[in-house]
Amino acid sequence: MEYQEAKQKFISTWGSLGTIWGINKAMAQIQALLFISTEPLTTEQIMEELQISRGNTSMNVRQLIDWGIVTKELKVGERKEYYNTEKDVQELARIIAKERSRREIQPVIKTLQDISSMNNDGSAATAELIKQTQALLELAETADTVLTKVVNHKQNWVSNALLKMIK
Amino acid sequence: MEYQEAKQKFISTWGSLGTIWGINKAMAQIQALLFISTEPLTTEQIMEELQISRGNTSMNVRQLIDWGIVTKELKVGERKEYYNTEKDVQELARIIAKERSRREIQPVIKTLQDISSMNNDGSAATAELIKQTQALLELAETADTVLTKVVNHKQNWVSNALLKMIK
DNA sequence: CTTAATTTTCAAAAATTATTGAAAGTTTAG
DNA sequence: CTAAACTTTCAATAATTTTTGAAAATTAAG
Repeated sequence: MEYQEAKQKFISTWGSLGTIWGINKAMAQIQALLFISTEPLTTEQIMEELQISRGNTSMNVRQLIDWGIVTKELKVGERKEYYNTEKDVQELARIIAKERSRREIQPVIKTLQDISSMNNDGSAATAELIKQTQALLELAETADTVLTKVVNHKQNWVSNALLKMIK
Repeated sequence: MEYQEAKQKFISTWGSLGTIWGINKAMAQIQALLFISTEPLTTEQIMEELQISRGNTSMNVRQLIDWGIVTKELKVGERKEYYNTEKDVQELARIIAKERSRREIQPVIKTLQDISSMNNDGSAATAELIKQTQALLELAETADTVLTKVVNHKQNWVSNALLKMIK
């Protein structure tokens, strides 16, 4: 496989992977492009490479900046902005995990807590609802811990050793 | 909060959570409904409770069955099918993790492996692409292990030890 | 200040995804 | 077998999400 094909494949793979971490295709593709670029890119370059509009580029770059994944860089003597992404995959995973937790899991946990403290009218249906809500709440809390903490501790040798054991 | 409100909240929370585990809203809501129901439900009951069409119900129940999350039950002397879902949240998590790995992560890992074995033409751009692809591949493999193995082994002391360490 | 370069916004259009409902298909009872 | 009870299919429609592109806003240079 030659460079151009590999590059396209990388970008489109990452793009479809975007759904896994809950961001849209263009956003994921922009990030992918920056991730394998040897230097920061301008809006024009991103538009050209991905064949997307200016507005689309602007909005998605903005969101990536909001996520903390992309940063602006300025070159002396130039007006336009250059965009760069976090290149360390561990750090990237950490940011994504933290953001997903904050944006999606935390609100769910909050709602499940509200539900589990509902008025218990003594009916079987209510008992089941409370029971299942609490079970799910516990799972959500564990999942959240795994997501936000495990990713944070990649360099820990104990975690690594334990992971290798079960791999 | 009274039963009806709590139930609605549970179903809609789970419905929006559906995007996290990559299934559509109706599918997630049907599963949620079954999950808190004290007994298996028929197509009619699901349609009525969720206010969705027969076709929609049929298609999404089918998908849930394909995922291995919902099972058919037959009552003696009755023609219609009753649907039941896995009630154990741990088991549910296990099934979902396994399916997502199979459907989404495995194909990505395969593609990343293909890319990382691309022809190295010695350019800086190619070097960067290979380097980043390999880093991502390693992360994807670790994430997949955590997802499929750790979730599988809740009673496993290694997983428990890992969790306690970081919690 | 004025002007040109650049980015942002947002209504409209396009693309994608989900839902409906009626017809076709299947299954079981009699 | 036939008929009734039920489930599945799928083309049409609706809802949602994404993308566009041109106008407005912003920024910096002269």
